[in-house]
Amino acid sequence: MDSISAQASLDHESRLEQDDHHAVRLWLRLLTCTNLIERHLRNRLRTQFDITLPRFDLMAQLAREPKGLTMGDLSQRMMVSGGNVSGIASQLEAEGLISREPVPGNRRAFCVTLTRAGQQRFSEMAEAHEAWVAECLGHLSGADCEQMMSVLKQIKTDVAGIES
Amino acid sequence: MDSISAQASLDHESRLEQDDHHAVRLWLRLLTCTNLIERHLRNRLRTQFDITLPRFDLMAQLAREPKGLTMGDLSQRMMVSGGNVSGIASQLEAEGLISREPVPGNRRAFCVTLTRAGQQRFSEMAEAHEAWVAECLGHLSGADCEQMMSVLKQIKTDVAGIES
DNA sequence: AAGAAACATTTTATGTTTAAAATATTATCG
DNA sequence: CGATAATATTTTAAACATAAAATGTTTCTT
Repeated sequence: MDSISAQASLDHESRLEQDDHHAVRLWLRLLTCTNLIERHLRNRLRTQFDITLPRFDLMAQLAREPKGLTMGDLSQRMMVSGGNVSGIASQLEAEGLISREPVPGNRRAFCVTLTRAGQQRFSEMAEAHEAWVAECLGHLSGADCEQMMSVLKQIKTDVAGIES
Repeated sequence: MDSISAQASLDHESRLEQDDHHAVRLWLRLLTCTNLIERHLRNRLRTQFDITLPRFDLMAQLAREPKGLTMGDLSQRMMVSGGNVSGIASQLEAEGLISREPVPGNRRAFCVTLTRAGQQRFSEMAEAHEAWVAECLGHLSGADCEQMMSVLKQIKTDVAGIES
């Protein structure tokens, strides 16, 4: 390798390394930001409604589907393991916020829905939750918001395409 | 309230609600994205180096500070509870990757450093980690990357200013 | 119809994370 | 000096998360 192509190669490598560093810096900031907001919301849900984020999350999924969801649906939408959903649902059921009823045509599955008390409780929480999120992210301009949405969507498909 | 100002008020409210919805949508996408990447990195660290993300994180903090950090420093920089750091550090110490030594002038504190084996191990992992992150985020244009960095910085200060 | 495969869920074992209590050390103030 | 507050860490209890095993149900195949 002569000195010119050696130089070119070096430049190429150093630019790649630079890019990698930038990617790591962006990742760390992304992580910090998300954790900050997540912790904030978690704390507020705990202090003001005595509920955890996963439980709130499960109820939010049900609120969007008045007809109810199976445990498997919930697992998939919440992107957590089935055993996890099982435990969280047990607690919510014990508190009377959701109900688990057998599906007529399929004795394997359960249909999970919000009880009336659950709907009531959730709508209060959802309103507060939305305001808290707006406190965190509402100061962005519309353009920034759209830009973020589109970049994040791109990232999402990039990562999904990696297929670990 | 007459009909005109009632109308104005309604519009105002509905625009606010719209903004709140946008904020929530952005938040959910942010969360999904971060979780996706985090899970990806977690899996790779586990399968290829048999280490967890928190342990890697602790070692990364130490790698930046060759003079060592106290448990409290680590807790603060990693933004997790002290008890958490305590547990993670115990495991890493048992594996011989870090060492905990008493600080001469302060019998309360411990100075935690990477052992030689820890430094060696970490440098291998860091290289791989950087490449994995670049896989996830490296496809963004320089402009997108900078834009994201600046918006996230803004969000960080917004959230920090809320003081739950 | 019988056996095998796929599906839906729960249970179990293990590990992570947090908040809060407990322990021990250092600093401060009257 | 001695009580109190602040600091640094560990321990404990509860919630959460996953993977893997167990259970029961449905579907497919021959």
